[in-house]
Amino acid sequence: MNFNISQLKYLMALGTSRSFSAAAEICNVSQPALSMAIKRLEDEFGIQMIDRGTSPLSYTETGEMIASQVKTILEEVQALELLISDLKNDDLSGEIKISVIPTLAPYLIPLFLKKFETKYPNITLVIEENTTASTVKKLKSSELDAGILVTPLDEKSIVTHPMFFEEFYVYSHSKIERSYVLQEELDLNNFWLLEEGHCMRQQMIRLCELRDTQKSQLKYNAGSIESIINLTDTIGGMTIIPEMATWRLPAERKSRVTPFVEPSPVREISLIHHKFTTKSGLLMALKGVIEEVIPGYMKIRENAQRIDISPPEPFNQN
Amino acid sequence: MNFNISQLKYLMALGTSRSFSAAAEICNVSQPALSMAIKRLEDEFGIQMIDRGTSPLSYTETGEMIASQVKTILEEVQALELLISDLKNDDLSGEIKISVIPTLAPYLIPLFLKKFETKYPNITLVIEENTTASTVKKLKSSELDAGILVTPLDEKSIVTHPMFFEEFYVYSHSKIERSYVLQEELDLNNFWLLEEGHCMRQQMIRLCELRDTQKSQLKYNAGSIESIINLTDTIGGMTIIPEMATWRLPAERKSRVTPFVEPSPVREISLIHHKFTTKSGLLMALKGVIEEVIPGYMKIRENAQRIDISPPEPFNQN
DNA sequence: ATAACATCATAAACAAAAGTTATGAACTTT
DNA sequence: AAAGTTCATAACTTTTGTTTATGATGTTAT
Repeated sequence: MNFNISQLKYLMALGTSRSFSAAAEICNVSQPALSMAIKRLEDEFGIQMIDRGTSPLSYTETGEMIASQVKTILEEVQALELLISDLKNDDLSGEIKISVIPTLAPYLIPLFLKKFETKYPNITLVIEENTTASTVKKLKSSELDAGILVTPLDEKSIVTHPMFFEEFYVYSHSKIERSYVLQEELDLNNFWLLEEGHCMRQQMIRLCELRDTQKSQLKYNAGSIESIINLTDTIGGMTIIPEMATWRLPAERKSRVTPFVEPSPVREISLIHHKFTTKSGLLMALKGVIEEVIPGYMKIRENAQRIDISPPEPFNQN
Repeated sequence: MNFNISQLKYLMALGTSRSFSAAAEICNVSQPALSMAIKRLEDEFGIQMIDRGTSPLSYTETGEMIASQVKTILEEVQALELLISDLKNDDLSGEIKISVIPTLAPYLIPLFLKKFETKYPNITLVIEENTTASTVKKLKSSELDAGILVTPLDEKSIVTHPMFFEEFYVYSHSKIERSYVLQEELDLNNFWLLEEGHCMRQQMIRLCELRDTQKSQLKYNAGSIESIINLTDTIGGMTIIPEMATWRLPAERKSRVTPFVEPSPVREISLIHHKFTTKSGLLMALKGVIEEVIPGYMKIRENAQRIDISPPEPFNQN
């Protein structure tokens, strides 16, 4: 396929002005230039998109479908241009409000905070904990500048920058004798889950290949990774914890952490922000620092099994 | 801004191969061609995106942010190419499963069904009623081919084709003497709402400038437009109904329908489908027929007040 | 250390593309 | 039927993009 962005812009202008000469004026080119560009586009696509028989002219039915997709392309192009003009404004000072999901915050934040403050003393960092749902909501309403959470998200107005992958491990009451655990081996009758609202709960369920409706099989619900570790210790059973939660465990507890067999399940952690943020420079600085403190092996996952999160029930509309 | 799609592709190839010569090979151009194209792009953007000092080379921090947005542009471009190859496959036969929201279905479907079956006898149309939430869900899981509902949606993998605007009217127990109603005049203590789950409920609340938390003020909840009309008739009070619901009312009931003052509140009705649908041709046919049966004045709303629906609480993740 | 190699940048020449002006055909308007 | 629009076509120019050839810089191997 061979076409360029100008041609797409011409096509849009044609849709709004409904006249070749008027569209040419809008685009600051001569009428024949636009005429020929559209013709080339139609030839290239092999589809007639403009109905020249009506007055004023109009898209054909197929043309309309194409125009619709072209529009979203140009919106993304515009977002790029905005991003660029924003990045060139390289004054690295100001305030950024970010949100981190609860199952990540206590382990990730101490890792980068000091380094960030040293490297960028003029950036004020305000951090809060939020679920994915309310992070997205607050990004859209500009209450927040960025979020650090599990992706992918499939939100049109949100931009995702993947940063690293975090492996899942099994944490059990009694030490597991083998050095790897199969997913089938999870003892679902003695299994600790996070409470509703945590995206990691979704991932846990996905991992167990359980349906949400069968949750009666699962024991209680905890509010944080620390809690499910404690519950497992005192009451028994097993649970799943993310890699970074294992790092600061004392040796005795660490001995009861077991990896999964390859390909190990991982979650993708990303920095996200609104497409029309005006703080790209600052966010880029933040992302840079986080990537500096994260060990390199967490950045590549070739044959890992990425656990996506699918919305259990989207929002409340009809 | 002046750049083209090839340049963007080169930038992506450079990111994956991390070498100018290898990237050139991938893109089937000579190494100098790619080198210069990237240089032009960097000049155009005024930003150095490639760090040529590392080995293998890498994006700069800013370059990475740009690459991320470039990637989504190219994904949209690819979606366009898919759409085109799909549209050229113009065999108008097969089955399409669509979903219509309950507050629209009983009025819209009878309008176009017969005409569609006559015009496209080889297309089997399967229609069901669903809320917005489950329509989107089913589109993503390919249980449905398309949906007809209120937009905008802000879903990345969903394509929206606006079809028409539908005005809202006030329906009241006793005849309103003036010919127009101000939004402030709505009697909120005697107001009928649809039950939770209907997107029109959101719009009604928006219209009343009420918060969801104040719903105790509002009387009961009904499951369909027919119900709220009946409730209003028998018990009293007032409610809001969409234009198409007024069309088939008997004269006596019609006399109790009053428009809002300009700019009148409207809802935008669109045909939506998954970005990677393989039935664009059939859906285009459907959209064409619907637009034929919808009166022209419903297709343009210059100075109307569009009532958007904002997700009360997105999905359940953290 | 230095020869051999690999990688990227630059330059000159060429090819393709996209634009401009000039003009004419088809269709509206009056 | 004359005047005015609107779009398409043609001839020509400008701009952009590509190739080949070559040189600079840095890396690897002996």
